[in-house]
Amino acid sequence: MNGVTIANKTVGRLSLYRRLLESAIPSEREYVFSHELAALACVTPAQVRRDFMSTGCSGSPGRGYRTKDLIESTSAVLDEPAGQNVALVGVGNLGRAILSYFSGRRPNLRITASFDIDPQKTGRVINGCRCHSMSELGEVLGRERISAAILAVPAGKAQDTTDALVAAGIRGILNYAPVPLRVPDGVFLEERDMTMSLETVAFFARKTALERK
Amino acid sequence: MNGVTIANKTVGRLSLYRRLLESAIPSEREYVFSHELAALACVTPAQVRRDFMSTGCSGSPGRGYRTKDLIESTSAVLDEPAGQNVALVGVGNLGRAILSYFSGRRPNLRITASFDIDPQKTGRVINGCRCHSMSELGEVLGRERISAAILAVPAGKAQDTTDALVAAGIRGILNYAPVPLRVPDGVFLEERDMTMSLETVAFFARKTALERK
DNA sequence: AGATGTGAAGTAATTCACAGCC
DNA sequence: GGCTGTGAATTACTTCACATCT
Repeated sequence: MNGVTIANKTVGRLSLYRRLLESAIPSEREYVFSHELAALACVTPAQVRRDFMSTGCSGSPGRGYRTKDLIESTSAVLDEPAGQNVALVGVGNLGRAILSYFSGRRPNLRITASFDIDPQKTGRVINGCRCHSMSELGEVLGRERISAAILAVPAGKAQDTTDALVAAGIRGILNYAPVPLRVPDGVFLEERDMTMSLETVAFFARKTALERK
Repeated sequence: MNGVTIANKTVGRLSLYRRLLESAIPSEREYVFSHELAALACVTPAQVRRDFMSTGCSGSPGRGYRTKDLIESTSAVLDEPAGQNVALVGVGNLGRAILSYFSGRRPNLRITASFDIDPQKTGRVINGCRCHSMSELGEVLGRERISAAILAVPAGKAQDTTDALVAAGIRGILNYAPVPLRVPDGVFLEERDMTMSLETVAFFARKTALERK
């Protein structure tokens, strides 16, 4: 690694700060305080300052951070200058919702290819994204220089699909399938099992309700 | 609080272990080892043992854990004996995908009510779930004893909707809207912003690719 | 006065490592 | 010998608190 390593969670928050700077801060505002961003992002001001420390961006006491600097240095961290393409695997209900969710958000980070095993879907354009058959995986990922993928296939297909993705050179997977994935070292994995999330929320919803008897 | 408090992440994994025990372990297997569950869940054996410690379930050295005990003590932690109802707010593309994702999974934890502002949707049954107007929130949540909700509304509506949910007695929220939510103490919140997740994966997919130059 | 930048402290989550049991 | 249960160590993440700057 060459630069400073950035913590996992910091990267997600930087993405959030940037969106907030672009949408919730008037563009004529030249400076922002850490406590303003903190309020918008629902975190502490110290958290905001630490996060921006790791981007190398610094503010000035009494005046705050220059809005433009924040956006630029955050983008320098988050964005691949040439743009970065992402693949979606599994064009079912959830997959299509994900496609429509991301369509037309960041031009720099776009889902440019999708894959499915259903011959009814392959070859067609679904939600603005061409759907390929799984056999084209290697070819398309290579051609479009895709190194990150979103997985939204049924549980039973998840591990095989993952193995194929890794073999095709994928280095980061966002997993919405309801099974944990086994990936080799060097492949980044973010698990987003909705069942785990919902059961956790349901559990604490009951618990916190009990605590304040 | 009365019993042992259980860590946030442990709750999610218990949900996973239970599913694995029910689906990936043959029901005739009387005992399971922590390393077997660990392999299935892609965690360490020590993690599995610690997690079950907090359920009060213990195994025997050399033999492992009794499968039935694990399922029972995990369910005792996760399940409300009378069953627990959950609400979905926002029946757009993502909301409908979530409905179909959960329909017919756990009878004990079900989405029994949905809400939307679109009059085209309210009053109808969508994906097996009745859609109500937002004005019915308090009444329906009270009647169905709902204390947990999934939020899948657009960013601009998220905070107002949250405030209404909290006012109606909700104690746990699973948030898929792409903005952080402000909730009072005593309300459990799980943020699942897809943009943050995707940008994090995209970032590390690039980084780990670079590291092994 | 009211910010920032950051060492130090604190908290949460995970893994180590090993005594004790089967 | 191989596994469990768990104190201790480690790692990851967050917050405190305060010297410093404008």
